[in-house]
Amino acid sequence: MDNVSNQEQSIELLQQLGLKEYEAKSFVALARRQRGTAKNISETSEVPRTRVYDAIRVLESKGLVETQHSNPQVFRAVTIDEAVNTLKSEYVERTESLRSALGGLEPTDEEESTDAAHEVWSISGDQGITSRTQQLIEGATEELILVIGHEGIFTDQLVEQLRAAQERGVNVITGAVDEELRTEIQDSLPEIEVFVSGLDWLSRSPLPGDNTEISRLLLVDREAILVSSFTETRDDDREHEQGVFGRGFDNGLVAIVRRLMATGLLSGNDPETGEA
Amino acid sequence: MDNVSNQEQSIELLQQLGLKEYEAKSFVALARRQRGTAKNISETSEVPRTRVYDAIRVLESKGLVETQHSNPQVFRAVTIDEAVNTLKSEYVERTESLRSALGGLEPTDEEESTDAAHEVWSISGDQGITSRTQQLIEGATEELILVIGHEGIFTDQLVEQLRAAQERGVNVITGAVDEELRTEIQDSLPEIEVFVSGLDWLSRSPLPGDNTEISRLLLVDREAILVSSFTETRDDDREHEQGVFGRGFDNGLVAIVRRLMATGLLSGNDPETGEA
DNA sequence: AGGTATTGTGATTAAGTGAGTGAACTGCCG
DNA sequence: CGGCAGTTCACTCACTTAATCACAATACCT
Repeated sequence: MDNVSNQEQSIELLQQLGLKEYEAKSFVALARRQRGTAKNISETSEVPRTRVYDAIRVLESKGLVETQHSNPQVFRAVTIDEAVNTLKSEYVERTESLRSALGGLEPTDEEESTDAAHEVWSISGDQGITSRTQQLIEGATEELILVIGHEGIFTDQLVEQLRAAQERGVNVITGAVDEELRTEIQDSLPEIEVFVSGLDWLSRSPLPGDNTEISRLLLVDREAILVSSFTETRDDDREHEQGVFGRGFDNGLVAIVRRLMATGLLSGNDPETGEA
Repeated sequence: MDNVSNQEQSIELLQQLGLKEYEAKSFVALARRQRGTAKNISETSEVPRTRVYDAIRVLESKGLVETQHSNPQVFRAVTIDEAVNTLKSEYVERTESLRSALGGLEPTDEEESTDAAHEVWSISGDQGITSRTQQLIEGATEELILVIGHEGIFTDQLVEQLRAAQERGVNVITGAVDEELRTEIQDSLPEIEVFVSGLDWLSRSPLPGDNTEISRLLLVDREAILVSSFTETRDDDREHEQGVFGRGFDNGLVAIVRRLMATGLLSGNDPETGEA
């Protein structure tokens, strides 16, 4: 069972790393047995025997498989560590090439933009939101209020960033949607004030069909905010994190959140404005 | 000129990292200007305006772009470092997942193989060959003869491995195809014996149409060998390294190379068997 | 307010790639 | 020489992606 899932996951990961289906399946089949002929591979994977050869050739050129040109040909996979390191270094090299290529791009000469004071930007995907959160935390000088609505968000990295902010004199205040999460956070950050949000609608929406879940709420120096939530994508059932962030003291969104945060901080009673 | 190539290279690299053509082009266009509308992007890239939106959405979900939902929408790319790090960590994570997934595979229970004494395996691609070379060098216990036919092969990593072998008591002998390369190697490895191969046909083939170039020739403990060469692939004009390695004292290939190496070592006169 | 240009969404077609299948060729065996 | 396994090649089908178009929505101008 676990092995089955390991196998399938390996195949999926290999495909995400650029291999085709047949290539991935052939490699996994070969990795399981020390060596094998095309027939063997075709049996343990579900690759048509006649196409094993193509797949192996590609794998060989990527340094993942070696071939013995006997009759029948015998193939063998390199060790797992070798294979993984090969793939990894391939991609690391590509990203580094990309870094220098992008760095060498000439900017288009365009009139420089309007001031960024009243904008609201939307981002999506865990990656980008985490990155933007980090950037905002690092830019804080006075005050930093962060409400965590989902334990998956609360990473070691985040703990470090908050602690660093605290140490450079920023007034760090964190909140959680429920007591359980609050305790967990307080344990990790003993020197920082952690509260349970008084805003009831944060933890669960009062609207019936609404199954979004607030995951982060960040207010920096009372002039920049970030809000993100998990939404159930109906297509595939994976959750996807979406968010917005805005900047500027008089930015409408910022103003609202500032007010909201103050409400949640000052009292445990929830504002009547439960809906909308 | 250089900028043009940077741009094209960026696009190509982004595609190799899993982005589609439109996505890559849109990102590069956006990276060059701080911000832009769909129209702007469509102009500086060659992406049809109406398809920019799709591309941006994907980029956004990967954390590479942020969107301002005004009218017209304005997009902006995250910083280059942020983008590259995001992509990099995505792939590093995948490779690590792969490592554990592959590690958890159950081996198929198959009768264990015939002894590996007389086999010849072929490998291809710089990656795999370098890796196999390293493995062979690390496994040497008595003697190690290495002829380097191409300066690209002679890396710092290789120097380290040879030095390590030397220090654990292996008799390391290296050779080069010409005096220039010999000097370079000798400089890096003063404590190791470096000779110029007496085998003339190593550096250039006596056959007319043959533009392959020997790149490495390795003999380990007189019982394992590796030979590799660069071949001009006629399809695209990139060079591709191909090689074979074999094991077993009485393996035919090993025997031949052993003899050959001895010839090259003992004398500067080339054996009459220049061809074939 | 009406008309026009611009912006955004969706549908549709064309082209390319990869999965799946089978025929033909090779060499090996009796 | 015929049969058989191994290998290669050519082809079809399905799916993804590139490319174009039609139309709706919105802002802008007069």
